[in-house]
Amino acid sequence: MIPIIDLLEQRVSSVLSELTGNPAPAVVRPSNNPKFGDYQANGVMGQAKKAKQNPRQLAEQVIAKLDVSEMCEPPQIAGPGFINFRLRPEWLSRQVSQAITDSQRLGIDPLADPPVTVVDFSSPNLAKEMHVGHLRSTIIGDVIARVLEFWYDAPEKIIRQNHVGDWGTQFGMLIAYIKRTHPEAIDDPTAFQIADLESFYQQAKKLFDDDATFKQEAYHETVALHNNEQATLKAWKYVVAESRTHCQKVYDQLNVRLNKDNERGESSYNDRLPDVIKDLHNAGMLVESDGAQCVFMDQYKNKDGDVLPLIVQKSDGAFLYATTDLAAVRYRTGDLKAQRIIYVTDARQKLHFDMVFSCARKAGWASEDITLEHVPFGSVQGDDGKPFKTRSGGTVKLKDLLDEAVLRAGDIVNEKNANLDDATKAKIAAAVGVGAVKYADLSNNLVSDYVFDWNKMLAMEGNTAPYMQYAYARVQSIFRKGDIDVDALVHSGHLVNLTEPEELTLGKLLLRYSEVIENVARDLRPHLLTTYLFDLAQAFSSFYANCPVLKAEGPTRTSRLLIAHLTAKTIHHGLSLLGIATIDQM
RNA sequence: GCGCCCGUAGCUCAACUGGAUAGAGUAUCGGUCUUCGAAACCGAAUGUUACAGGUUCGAAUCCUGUCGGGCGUACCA
Repeated sequence: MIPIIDLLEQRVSSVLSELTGNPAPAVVRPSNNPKFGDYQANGVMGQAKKAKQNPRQLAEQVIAKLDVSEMCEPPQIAGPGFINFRLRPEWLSRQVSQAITDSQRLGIDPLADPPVTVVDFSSPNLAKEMHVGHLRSTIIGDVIARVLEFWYDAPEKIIRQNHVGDWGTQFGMLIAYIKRTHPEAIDDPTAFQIADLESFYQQAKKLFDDDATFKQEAYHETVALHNNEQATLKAWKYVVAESRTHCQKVYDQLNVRLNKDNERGESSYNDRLPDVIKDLHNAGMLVESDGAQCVFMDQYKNKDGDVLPLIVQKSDGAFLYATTDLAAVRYRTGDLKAQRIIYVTDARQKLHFDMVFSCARKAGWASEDITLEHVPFGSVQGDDGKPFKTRSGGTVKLKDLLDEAVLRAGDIVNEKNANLDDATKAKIAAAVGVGAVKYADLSNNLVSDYVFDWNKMLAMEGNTAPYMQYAYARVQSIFRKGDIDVDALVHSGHLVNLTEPEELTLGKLLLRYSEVIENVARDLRPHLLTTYLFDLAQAFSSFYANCPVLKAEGPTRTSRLLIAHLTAKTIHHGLSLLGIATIDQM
C-alpha cells in the first residue's frame, strides 16, 4: 500500500508538471487544521510564481484535470492557492480493512533496493561499567537499526557495529593492577572475578594517578599489549570478557539488540592503523606538526584562525581515535561494502566526525555515493541542569538506573493492581520501568538536552510509555472479555466501516503509520514515532470512551473490533521499533 | 576570538524542514464511573516564537546584526 500522502503527491504533481511543463512537486502535507480537510497541496503557489501565473487560477486548472474522486471529496481551493483534500469515509474504511489483512507489515511497502547500512552505536569503554552517558547512543542507535531493518525489509543489509573501547592505556592500567593485586589470575583467570568493574577501575585509576611506579607498570603493559605479548594478551582477554558480560546484561535488560557478533572494538583495527598513516602519506595528505602526524583541511580552523589539524599519530608514535575511526571507515566501505554509515554519538563529537568524514572522502576511502551520517544528540541532565550524576556526584551506572526504574514501576503496579500474581507483576514492572526510561529519552528531539525525571517518565498521564502500554492493555482487555478469536476475526473477511467521528479520526491516523515510518527512517528522528504513537493512543482512548465495542451489535461490533485490533497491532509494532515491550494487562 | 547547536504558553516539549488562526502534555479550573480497565475521557484558560532589521504571496523556520545559554576548538574518546 502506498502512503496516502505519496498517493496524493504523485497524482497532484503529475498534473501540475503537465500544466507547467516542468517537474513540479505538489508538496502535499497533512493539514494542521481539520477544517482544511485531511491533506493539503502547497506546491501550486510556488509553481504559479515561477510561471508568473495567478496561483488560484493554476489551482483551478489542477483540480479540473485531477481525478482523485475514488478517495477524496471534491478538492477545495483555499487561501492564496492551497488545494485541500478530504478523504472519503468509504475509501478510508476499505484502506483500513486492507491494512488489517497484512499482519506482517501493516500495509507498509519496503524501500526498494536499500543500501547496505552500518549503524555504529553504543560503543562503551570496556574498561569501565556502562553508565548513564551510554544510554542515549545505545537506545537511539538500536531504534535506528530497528526502523531501518523494518523499512528495508532486508535485515542482512543492516550491520550493527559496537565500536567498543577495548584498547589503549586504560587496559594497560587494569592489567598492571591485576598483576599487582591478583597475580594468580594471570595464569588462571577463573581464580578471580571482578565483582564491581567500576570500583575496580577506580582503584586502578587512583593508583595510576598516585603511584609513579605503578604508572610505569601500566605503560609497560600497554606497550606489551600493543606488541601482542602473550601473558598481557591473556589478561587483556580476561578483562574484556568480564566487561562484556556486564555490558550484555545491560543490553538484555534494555532490550537492545547487541551481542558479541556486533562487537568490533578498537583493538580489531590495530593492525590496520599503520596503513592509514602510510596511505595518507602516499596521498600527500600527511603533514608533521609539532612532532605529530596531521591532516590539515582548509575548512576547519582552530581558535587562532589557523587551520585545525586532524591528528592521526601523536608525537610519541601512538595512534588516536581519529586513526581508528578512519580505519573503521575503510573497513566498512571496503570489507563490509557499506553504502551508508550512520554514527550515533553525542553532539560534542560533531567536529571530530566532520573532520574524519572529510578526510576519508579526500583520501578516497568513502566515495561521494557513500553516505556518511553523524546523528548527534544532546545530553542527559539532572534537575540542576548539569550532567546527570548520583547524589554524591558519581557517575550513574546504567545497571543501577534500570534496576531503580523497574523497582519504581513495581511499586506503582502494586498500588494500582495488587491482585495480580507476583510473576505477572514482575513482568509488568520490567516492561513499564525500562520502557519509561527509553520512551522518555526517545520522545525528545535528538539535539536537545533533557532533564532526567523519574516522576515524569513513569507518570501514567501524558506522552509516556505507560500511557501507551495502557492503551494497548485496554484493547487486549476487550478481546479477553469478549472472548474474541482474533485470527478468525481477521480472516473472516468482514470489513471496517468508519462512521463515528472518533472512528474516522482513528482510522486516518492508523493509515498514516507508513508515512511516519518513512519520515523516521529518512530523517533518523525517533521522536516523530513517539509523537505519532501518542496521537494514536489518544485517538484510541477517545474512541474507546465514545464507541462501545463489545456492546455494539452486528457489523458495527465487528468493525470496531477490527479497528481496535489494528490499533493494538500498530501500537505494538511502533513500540517494538522503539524496543519497548507491550503487556496484555498492567 | 572562531565554529556548531539552541532560545516557542508558568513548566516540559512539538510544529513533517517556507504554508493558513503556532499545537500537545503538564500544572490550574470545571464536567464525566450501576455501561468494554477513571492509569481514562470531555471542556475552559494560556503566546510580541529572545530582540531588531531583511528576503516574499506567506517566516518560529531562510539571511544579517544584537542579547542570552550549551558544547567544541593540537597530540583524551
